[in-house]
Amino acid sequence: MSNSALLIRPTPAGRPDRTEILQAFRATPLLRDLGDGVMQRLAEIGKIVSAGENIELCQQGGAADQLFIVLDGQLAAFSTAVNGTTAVVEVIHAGQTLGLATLLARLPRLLGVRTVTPTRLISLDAEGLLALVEQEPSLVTALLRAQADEFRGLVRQVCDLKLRTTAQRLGCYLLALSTEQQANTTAMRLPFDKRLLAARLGCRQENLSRAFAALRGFGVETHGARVILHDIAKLTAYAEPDEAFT
Amino acid sequence: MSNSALLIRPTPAGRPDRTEILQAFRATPLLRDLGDGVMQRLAEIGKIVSAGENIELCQQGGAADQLFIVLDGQLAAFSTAVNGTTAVVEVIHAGQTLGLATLLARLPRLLGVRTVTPTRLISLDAEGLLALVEQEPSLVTALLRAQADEFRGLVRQVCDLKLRTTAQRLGCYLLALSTEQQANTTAMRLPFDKRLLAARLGCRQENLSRAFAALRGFGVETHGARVILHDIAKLTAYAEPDEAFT
DNA sequence: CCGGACGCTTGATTGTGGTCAATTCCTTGT
DNA sequence: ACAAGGAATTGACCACAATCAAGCGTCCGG
Repeated sequence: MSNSALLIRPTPAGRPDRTEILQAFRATPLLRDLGDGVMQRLAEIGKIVSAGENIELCQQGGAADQLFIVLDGQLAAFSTAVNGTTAVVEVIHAGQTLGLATLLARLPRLLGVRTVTPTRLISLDAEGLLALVEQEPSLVTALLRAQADEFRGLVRQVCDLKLRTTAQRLGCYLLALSTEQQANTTAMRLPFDKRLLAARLGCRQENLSRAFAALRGFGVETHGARVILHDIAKLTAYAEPDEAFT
Repeated sequence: MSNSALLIRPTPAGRPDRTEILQAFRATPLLRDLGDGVMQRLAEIGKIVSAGENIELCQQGGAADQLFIVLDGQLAAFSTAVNGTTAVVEVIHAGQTLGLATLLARLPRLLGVRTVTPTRLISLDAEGLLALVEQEPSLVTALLRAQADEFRGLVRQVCDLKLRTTAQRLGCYLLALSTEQQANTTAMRLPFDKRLLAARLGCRQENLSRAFAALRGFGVETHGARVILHDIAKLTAYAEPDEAFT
């Protein structure tokens, strides 16, 4: 199950990655627009962390003592029920944050987080961040925005689960993917494993397979992770995505 | 379908409810701890609004030009798919906010909102609020907390939908209800309609009925809206709520 | 007191997704 | 190139929930 299990290792030299952090901040949409002063102070409470694949970064029920910002790689946020089955709530990509709500609520984590691919992230100390928040309105605006976006993502997901079948959810997912990659490309590549995709969509691997089969009738062609949408209109009519799915 | 369709009516006199608003702020957990200065300025951008039952306050796809804080009554936040079926994402009670994420993201609303019972709310002007946020760190902290709590509620719901059956979801709901009313009372009253409860739990009325029937075997007794939990331990073992479901 | 409306329950049937098992396909290492 | 292991697909079967259709109970107005 777990392969190359490199433990979490902060970048070797404790000090000299300050400039690397600042550079990473500038490349992160969430923080891009902050002033130099805030950035500087943020960098002081941050460190860069890397992890191999399939490493558990956060534990369900644990305390949130840090905020992560993903630089590259992918992570899965999941919940494990007492009977052992697990559900993936979100797949987290570069540029997104991780643990913001838990940190702000100062409550135990609802979700565990595991790396899917090798990953680099910025880890910001919770105490330091909360202190900064008190003083820097611009930082707060950024966090509120990030929170709001994540929130809306979850609202969509709840609607999806309550209103659509698995095949429709998959259709919506593919449509969203096609618009977010290059403007309305019809050929694209699944960003991760089908097993993980199934978990994210809320079904089993086998049913995802059947869903793909069902979508073939609506112009969806698949070769492994390569997917081509031949008839966006027909797929849209079937999957019934929200009108404005931006 | 729609009965006593009183339109939204702001309280008659435009000015004199300033003190009523301040009083309401003090009674709202979210705002209770704010300083007098912020309160005063908040009151200036707020007005009190009442609506009868079954009135649509917000429209799906509409702009979020105000933040609501519920004083009393209940509302349902719902999404309607193009085929006409609707899902209730949240039932909103006194003390909760409404539209925060949408307002912060400055995007169209994902959810419509309709009153379930007659309702009184504070409406805060979006522009004014965003301006205040820039200046008042303490206000921002309050909003971040509110956002974080709502967020966690949705995370729970997603896990619920992906990991549990309808009967288990109902069991978790009843358990949560029993702890939040008076400390571990076993007798309680459903706060709303079974039809609405079904929508909130993500099933049809008929299946909610069957779920209640199934829970009878785990010590759940029902007479209309009155519910008694005779064996919390057994119910907990069946429904498998998250260990810390606070 | 009766009739009707509405909320809730129950039954029968169908469809969607889960489970288990077998097979094919693809990747990877020797 | 070949074998081995894992991922993806397919089929058979079962469980849960949606749907359609009565049936029951209560509350209200006549």
